[in-house]
Amino acid sequence: MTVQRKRAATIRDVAEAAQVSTATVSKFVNGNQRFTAAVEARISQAVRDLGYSLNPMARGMITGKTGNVGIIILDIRNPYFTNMVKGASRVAASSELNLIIADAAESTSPELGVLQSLCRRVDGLIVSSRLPAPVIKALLETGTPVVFYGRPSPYPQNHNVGCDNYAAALMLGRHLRELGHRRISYLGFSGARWSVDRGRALQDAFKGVDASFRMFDANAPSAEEGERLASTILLSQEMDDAIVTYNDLLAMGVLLEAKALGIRVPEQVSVAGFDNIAYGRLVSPALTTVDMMGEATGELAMRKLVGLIKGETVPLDDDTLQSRIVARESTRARKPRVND
Amino acid sequence: MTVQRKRAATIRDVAEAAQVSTATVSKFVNGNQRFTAAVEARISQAVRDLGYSLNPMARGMITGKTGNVGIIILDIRNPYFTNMVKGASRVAASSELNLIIADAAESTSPELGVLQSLCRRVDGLIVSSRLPAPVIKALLETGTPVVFYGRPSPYPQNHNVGCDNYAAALMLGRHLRELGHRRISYLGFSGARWSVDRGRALQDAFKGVDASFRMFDANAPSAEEGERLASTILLSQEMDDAIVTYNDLLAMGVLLEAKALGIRVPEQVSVAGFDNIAYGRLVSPALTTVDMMGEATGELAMRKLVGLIKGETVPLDDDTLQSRIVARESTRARKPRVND
DNA sequence: AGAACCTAGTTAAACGTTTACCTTGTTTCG
DNA sequence: CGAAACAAGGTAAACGTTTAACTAGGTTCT
Repeated sequence: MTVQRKRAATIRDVAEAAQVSTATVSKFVNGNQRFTAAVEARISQAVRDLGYSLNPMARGMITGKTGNVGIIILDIRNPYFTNMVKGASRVAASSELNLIIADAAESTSPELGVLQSLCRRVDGLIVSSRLPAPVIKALLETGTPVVFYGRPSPYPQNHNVGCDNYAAALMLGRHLRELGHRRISYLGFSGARWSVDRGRALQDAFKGVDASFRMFDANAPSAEEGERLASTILLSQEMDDAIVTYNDLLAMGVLLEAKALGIRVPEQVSVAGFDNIAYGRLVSPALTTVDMMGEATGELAMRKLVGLIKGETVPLDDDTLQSRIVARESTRARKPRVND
Repeated sequence: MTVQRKRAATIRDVAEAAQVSTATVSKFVNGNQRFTAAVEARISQAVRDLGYSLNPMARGMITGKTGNVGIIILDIRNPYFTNMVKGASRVAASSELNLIIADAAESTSPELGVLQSLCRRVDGLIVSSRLPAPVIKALLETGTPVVFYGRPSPYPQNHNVGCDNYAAALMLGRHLRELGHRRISYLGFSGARWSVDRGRALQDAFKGVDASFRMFDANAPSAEEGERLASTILLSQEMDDAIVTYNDLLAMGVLLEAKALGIRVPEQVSVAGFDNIAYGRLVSPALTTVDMMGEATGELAMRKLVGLIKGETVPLDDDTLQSRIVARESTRARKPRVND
């Protein structure tokens, strides 16, 4: 037993009711021809009477377009991605494209088959650069328009949008340097390609001064994981001047655990993250971060994708957004210590 | 100039290469027949050689299925919905359905046209009950399987899943009552249908004791709006014992503004919300809330929808999830005051 | 006035599958 | 051993659009 959906009116039903050919109806609903008043009236009447709306699949067979775009994200619960999706969704809607969201977290690396099947259901794809190289290769070979997010990117010959991670981290590093910090821990997340860029830039920001670094690696970019690792970082040797994390979620976890341990932020240690998610402002101390322009990234990515789908020539080089440091309460100038 | 996508291999190409008919290939890829070893080998070889993957639109024309399901949410940035989507996404993926997300926030009430167009692109829909009644009516008339979320629901004859809002708020009300609170403010959000159920239950929880209530209404269920209204609530008369908000986001805004005003939570006033979003645990004081089971709701909703799509008989009455109070630091027993 | 061009509309093929209905050969069984 | 049942595979119609090519009548130009 299959579900019983009312048989919807087809273009033929409309054509018959309006006493014209299906071609005429087709042109009418696609709005690419002028009609005599009489014909126009008959068709639009028939459309209304029958509640006609065209079958996107039948159209798709001819035009080769699905009317859908896909976006592959790592975890829909991460507010950074949520912001991206928001931006992307807005421009997709304005282009009358539906947004298919594939949460890659389910299958850590989505099987090729699934991805290929997705490809056939969309006119274009926005993709995290985290996918394994062979998968990316197969994806590009399908000819599906793809925009990657995250810069710098390993796919320079393709479209990439986002803030420059190196530049962003450099900015944050300088901020901490100016505050007088010299002992820095970076809690990265090697599951994300951008993490190493951020770590490297952070170190580079301290070139010329005598600074020390420690690197840690999280298993997930989540607050829970930040909490779990915070005590290791906070208690493992003489205290850091500052802890920088791969993202705000990790930083918020660190903040929470620091509080549990009785370590005061920013008095004893500064903490900062990346992304500028909305919740960073609500915790205390309010989190210093770098705004990675999630929503604008999503918008730009989708705008480019729409361009590609329409076959416009989309330039490859206008796609780096400016990040912006958001200094709040969790970072502060280093106080001289007894052993200084 | 249109974008140039490689012409993908069709079932006919495969049939030719394998020297069988298209029907045979079709049966092969759909796995509903046995084959001789020779034929099977030839077909699977051809499929691999040509990189064949079937065209979902062509299939959809025949089967009437799109392979997509839609979910209409109010705002993808709200973590409650994000959790829902996560749950829904998981079961959709396991049923090999793609998830189309329509963020209704863009067009506050989505036009009927877009919705109808969406209907034709999906096999079923999960929908917020917030849509205007005529829209709902038109939606149901299309015959598209629909599952609503949020209970109690104005569509009892349809499928609805979620926690019982009345029961949940009753639970929270009793919690506050046991803590000795008697002067309560409720910051609702009339844009959401469930808000009134929560407000009513809250009052009912204090039946039999002498309690006073004030009601406020937010323009949006956001932290910013909570902040904006907090001072009005906090300073407008002698202080409340407790402030309950429509959701956690509003509560977190209230928390932030209270801090700015120098009002201490929970010492001077208790604050609680609904939803149990992940961030409530990270703010300080950690937020007391009621877990409305977003993820489980999403899972259940999608499970029901999948059942409906498959034509199974899905019972109407197994769809209320149990909510759960999460008492944290933002609520505390009322201290006697000087004028008591 | 005749040629050339529009304009409003029609015809029919094509898109890539699935599926009901055949066909043919093989097995089972009384 | 003959009939019935089954298994493996083929034939061709159908799904609901779009669109290239065409028609016929009207308008504009020279």
